[in-house]
Amino acid sequence: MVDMVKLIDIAENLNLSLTTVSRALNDYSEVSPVTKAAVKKAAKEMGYIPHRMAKHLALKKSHLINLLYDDYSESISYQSFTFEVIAGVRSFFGNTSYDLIIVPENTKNKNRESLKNICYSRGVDGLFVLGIRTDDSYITELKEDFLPTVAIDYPLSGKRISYIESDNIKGCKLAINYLVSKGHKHIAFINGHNFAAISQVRLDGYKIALKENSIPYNPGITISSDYTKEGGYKAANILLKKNHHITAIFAASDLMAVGTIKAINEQGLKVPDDIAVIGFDDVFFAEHSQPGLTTVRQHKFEMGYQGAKLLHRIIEQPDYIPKKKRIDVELIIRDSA
Amino acid sequence: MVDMVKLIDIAENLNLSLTTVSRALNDYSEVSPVTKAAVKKAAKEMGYIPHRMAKHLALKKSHLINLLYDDYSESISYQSFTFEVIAGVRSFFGNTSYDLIIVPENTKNKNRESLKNICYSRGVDGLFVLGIRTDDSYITELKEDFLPTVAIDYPLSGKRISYIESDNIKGCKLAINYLVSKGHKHIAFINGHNFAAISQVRLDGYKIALKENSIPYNPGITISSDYTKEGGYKAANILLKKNHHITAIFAASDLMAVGTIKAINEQGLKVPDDIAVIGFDDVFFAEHSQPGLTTVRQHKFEMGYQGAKLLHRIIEQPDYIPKKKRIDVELIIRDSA
DNA sequence: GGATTATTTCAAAGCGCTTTGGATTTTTTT
DNA sequence: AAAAAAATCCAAAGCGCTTTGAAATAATCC
Repeated sequence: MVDMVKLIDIAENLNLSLTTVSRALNDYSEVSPVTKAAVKKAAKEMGYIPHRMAKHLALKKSHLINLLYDDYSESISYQSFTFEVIAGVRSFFGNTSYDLIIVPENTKNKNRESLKNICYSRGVDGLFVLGIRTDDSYITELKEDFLPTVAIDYPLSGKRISYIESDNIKGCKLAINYLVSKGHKHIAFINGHNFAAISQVRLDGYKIALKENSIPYNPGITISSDYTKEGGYKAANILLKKNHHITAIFAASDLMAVGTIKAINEQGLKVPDDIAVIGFDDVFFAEHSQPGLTTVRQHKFEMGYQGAKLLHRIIEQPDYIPKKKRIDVELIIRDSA
Repeated sequence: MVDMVKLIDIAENLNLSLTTVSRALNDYSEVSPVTKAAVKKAAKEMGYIPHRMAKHLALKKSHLINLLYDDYSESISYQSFTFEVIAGVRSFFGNTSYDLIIVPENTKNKNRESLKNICYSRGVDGLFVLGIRTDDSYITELKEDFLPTVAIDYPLSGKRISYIESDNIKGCKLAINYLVSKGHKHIAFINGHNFAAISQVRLDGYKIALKENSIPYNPGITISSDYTKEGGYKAANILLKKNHHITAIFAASDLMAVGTIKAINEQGLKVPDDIAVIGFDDVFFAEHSQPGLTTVRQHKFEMGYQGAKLLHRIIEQPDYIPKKKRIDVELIIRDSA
């Protein structure tokens, strides 16, 4: 790294003290407007670039957000979701002085460092958690409320921790109501695995929606699987074999919906004519799948943006009592239902 | 942040000097094995967590890699690519002591901070550049070779800068050769916009491949557009109107290929029977599009991994002369050609 | 056994910044 | 014009770590 100009340099240059220079640049009232201007001018001319780390050491504030997410390759489906949420996070923090830091640990690494260690040693000011599983060992630490934290899709509440979720219940209602309006009565549900906090919520949503439509809940046509295409494929095959007069399938993710459609087609049946399918997420390819996937859209960017906003507030206002934030969803009607 | 135990605490606790404690923990030979053990034991018991920032201030080394990428929402296609490359980067650095830092600046922000400022003020040790456009104002700075840098898909060479690229030429050859082997002679090319460095390379690859098959290059059936689905759609429509006896279209991205297929279908033509289509990238949905997209697969994760490895080497071995690295591609044969 | 060398420890300075507590100068008050 | 208040400025300490240069102790040599 090149030899950079520092505060002391511009102090000597101007025959001022280090203190004054620092204060001038930080717009303290104790320094007169004239010297303030002089300092700023000199700083610019000399190409002064403040050294964040030094600043943070002194202030005990890093302006760093630990962005915790996993990119385990199995569930590629999640990529698009994750990426868009992160885009939202970036977008919000782009207007602040915070940076994001990614500590490349792997969830699957059994003897990874503790979350607290990771955060403390880096002095991060906040933690943004994305797509954490209910069986992740970090969960215990998260619940300790040890650092301002916002999670996506994982319920977390405390003095300085909170979370963002889509309005999953509404999403389920939208899907089921739509199917019912099309005359469907036997609506199966393919849920994701039990290690995602949202799985339970979506199951609840499914039940509630059925109830509101006076359709009895039939556990026999609800099935849990992976959030992947293969998961949907397998689950759909099981459902189709059982053959409970199913005329529609609601899948808890678009990927599963795609797998479901594949299974249906292989049975010589047609979507949506024989069996209607609705997904969840509205990931990018939902539009491009054949037939176009009718699905519940989550506003991923918005989730990230609002999550970041919430986290920022928790950090900057120590007395702020955080509440969870729910992001609206909408039904995107295409051709699969 | 909680009051953390620091070196001086464990020094006092053990009646040792700060120096010795520091050296013990860093395994210096100057400290005897017994005290070393004692110090380490005490450190563990007292819950000592080293303060990275302080360390970095002292060492003038941050162990931070600036991860520079853009998530401009227009080109969602790029998301999958970007995400997977980043996964590769993460994976490599997961085995080192480096973290990744994202400075949430936006390319489109006209008066954003200079790249040098951003990097210097954060004291990052290296820069990983992803998907930068040829008209980006940062390009000038990058070429100055001011920091260890590795870019993806943008040619950069110097004492401490280099880049990673897919073997685009080979990719084009694979695609064209395959089409020729299927009897195609009139193969159109839909290229991406001119602000991506790879666009030129892929055009070259297309020409070379044609030549090798003794097919004259016809500029009339080569067309540039956006890397998006709409870009492909528009370009394909133009091509189809001209009607140059085209029997195959090679698109420089999967997204464009999808748009191309849409345009073809709208003309009442069938893929691959009337017109064959080959894409580039093998993004996630290529498999799910209808018909399944035959495409040139880029090993995105590997690009990230190798890029990270290269960058790491440039950083740690100051005398190392970096060379670009080319990552192999392969043709994924599905149903569209 | 005294001189030499190796081993182990430490006090202090430094990384680049902020902040405390005073000192100095200028302005206001009576 | 002297006293009080306000405005500017500064030296020094501190953030938590590493490293230099020297001192104290232990081990080796002839």
